[in-house]
Amino acid sequence: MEVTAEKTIEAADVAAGLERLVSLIRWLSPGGMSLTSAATLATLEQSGPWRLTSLAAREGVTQPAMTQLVRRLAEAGLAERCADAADGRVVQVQITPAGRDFVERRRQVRAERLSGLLTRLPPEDQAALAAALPAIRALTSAERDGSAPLPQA
Amino acid sequence: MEVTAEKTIEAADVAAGLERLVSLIRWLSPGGMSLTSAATLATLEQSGPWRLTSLAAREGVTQPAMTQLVRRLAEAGLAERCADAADGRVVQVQITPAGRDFVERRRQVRAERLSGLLTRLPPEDQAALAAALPAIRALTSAERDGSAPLPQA
DNA sequence: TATTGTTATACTCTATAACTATA
DNA sequence: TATAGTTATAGAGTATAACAATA
Repeated sequence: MEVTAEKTIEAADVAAGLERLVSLIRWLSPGGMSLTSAATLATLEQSGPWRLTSLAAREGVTQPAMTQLVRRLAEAGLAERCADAADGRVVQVQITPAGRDFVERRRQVRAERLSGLLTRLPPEDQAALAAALPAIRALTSAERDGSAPLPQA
Repeated sequence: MEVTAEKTIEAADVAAGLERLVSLIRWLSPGGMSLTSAATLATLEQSGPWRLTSLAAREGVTQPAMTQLVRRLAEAGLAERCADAADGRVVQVQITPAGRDFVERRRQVRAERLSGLLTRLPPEDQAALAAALPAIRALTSAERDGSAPLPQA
């Protein structure tokens, strides 16, 4: 009972925290690619090949938008499309070695910029962040089935 | 020495964790407003009035882009522009009561969707996230002076 | 007939460059 | 002359609707 109440409160607090992370992430991120494209590439790097439709649902964009996004990534040589042997309709998308390099370079730039902010935090905050990293990974890796984001609201 | 090494590693890990949060945030967020607009409104809600140029730097967009963004927020009644008594060139931007309501509603929707994911995490991950919230708030509230994001890279 | 993905079109949002106004 | 902000224009990126292909 109390557990449920605590979790509800926590969800609201986490939601409030997530909100302003967008500003921080944009500030940390090098230009030249949209946040959506970068996030998609990171998903491909960490979770292996994806079907185009699943990837669109995962990233919270429409199927046509993902078609275009993948086309841009492919033109840049960062990802590639592969046919599915079992189902002729399906398009598999996977990252290329150049894509991995790109993700890695981008991550380094972010890390450098972030480093300056982190060192100004009190040690206990730094420790709390480090301790929460596995949880953040688990949260971003969790399946997001069922309720897709509503188109309008 | 070792401390420095540990911090560098931590920054890279945090940077990798941040990357995929964009997917999660987009998936959690109701449509109808860009992530940038929502993040800007959240900044105004939590940090009070901002000068237009400072706000643009803060959110990682150009000054003309922020002019347009604020115009859209003002047209929607969510923010308002005020003159600065001390300097006739300056435009102050602040959130309206309707803007606060909007932020709150949006936060609730995110919290509901997030709740389903959180309850599927192991208790220790939930606890770690809750413990890291003050650190996340500190990180997103920290000043981001000096090195603005590069235009191209 | 249902599902997977693409194409067509219009709209939102952003950046660069050129400009106005105040200091 | 420098700074704060706006306007003009072009381009990137996205959604909706209509379509083609495979199951």
